[in-house]
Amino acid sequence: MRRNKKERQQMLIDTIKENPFITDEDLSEKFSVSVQTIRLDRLELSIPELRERIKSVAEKRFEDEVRSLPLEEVIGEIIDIQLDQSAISIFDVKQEHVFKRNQIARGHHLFAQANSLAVAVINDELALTAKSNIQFKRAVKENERVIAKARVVKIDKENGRTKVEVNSYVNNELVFTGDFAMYRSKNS
Amino acid sequence: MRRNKKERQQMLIDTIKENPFITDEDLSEKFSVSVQTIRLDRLELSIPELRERIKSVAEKRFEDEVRSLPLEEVIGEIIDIQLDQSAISIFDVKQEHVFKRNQIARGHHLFAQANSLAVAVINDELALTAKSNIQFKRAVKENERVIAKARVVKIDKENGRTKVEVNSYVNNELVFTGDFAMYRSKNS
DNA sequence: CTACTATTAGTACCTAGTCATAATATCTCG
DNA sequence: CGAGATATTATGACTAGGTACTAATAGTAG
Repeated sequence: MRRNKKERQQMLIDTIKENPFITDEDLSEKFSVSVQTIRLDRLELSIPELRERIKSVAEKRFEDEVRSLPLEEVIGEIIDIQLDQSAISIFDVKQEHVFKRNQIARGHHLFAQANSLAVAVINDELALTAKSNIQFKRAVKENERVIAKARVVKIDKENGRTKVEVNSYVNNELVFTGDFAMYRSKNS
Repeated sequence: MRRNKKERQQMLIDTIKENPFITDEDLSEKFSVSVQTIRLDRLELSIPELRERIKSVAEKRFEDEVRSLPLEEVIGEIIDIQLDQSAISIFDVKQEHVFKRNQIARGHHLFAQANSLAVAVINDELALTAKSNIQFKRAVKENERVIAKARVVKIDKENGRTKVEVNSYVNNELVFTGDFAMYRSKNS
């Protein structure tokens, strides 16, 4: 049952990683050593005490929830627009837009930029997205600036549909492309 | 500064809900009453002590089998998930999600819910959207609750693609449908 | 044997509480 | 106004799960 120090400490790390909710006393029983030894081990390994461990787990969860920020009204800044023709917007990818794990922008932000641009370019009180076909050409990273260009391809006055094509670029490289079938209820 | 009991207790509930990491002492200062009063209040309201609160937050996080990605990165609340099979999330459409003019939800929010659900259902460290084909079946209004159901249709291990189908409903009425081609980089 | 490491033991102290009891303060009703 | 109820505060004993420090003991290598 009893191993040498190194072995025990490695197991200690693993055990705590797997179950951070274990007390020193339980650990001491598990490894058949005294509580003091466990505490010395934790000290050497810089493993905080139970309560601090629990707290940090809780904090992580809490931060995560708090950070899920709502999407803004319009995503990206519109810098040029010709109603019913074309429009351009820029969107700077910041920390809150990316997956923490790999700093890649979440798809829905790129979609949101393109979609809001497609809505904006339509010269009407009320424009809604009916259908859309999109492709993410390459991953966009934190701190990159995405330039979306929308172009109205076809206006069908009969059924109130407008087709908009949006291409988004980072440094002239295509990162996103989408076709949007927009619906306009009132006449313009 | 000092309110009556009921008012204080209601504020206590809100304060703790917003920040479960607050101690009785801090609360007593905040409400200008003694620590004992706070403790009586907690007793009456059945609010557990700080450590227990922290612990339960931590446990919830730990129990979450949504290991594929932290909750933060999800729009809508995931209420059920079978990794690599199916998942369900709910999203309440609030004021900040709709066009002011007509109280209709902006498309990108529905897309975001569906897209993050598609990401979440994939049992992998890293899931990205490659392509997507979507349709908005009917407009969703403020205060409606959207239930998105994702289903993994096909996993192609060869090229790391996974096809996910998402249908979103309001009161059993289909409001959104989308096919997502997801890309997973690492092996599962 | 000595030096050194590893382990164990023991004490005082800490935080953020619980539980129980008692003393005030404040409000309300007749 | 005063009695009784309700609300608030104070006090003390006790708890878990520790930290920090000192000291003693066991085993082992040179």
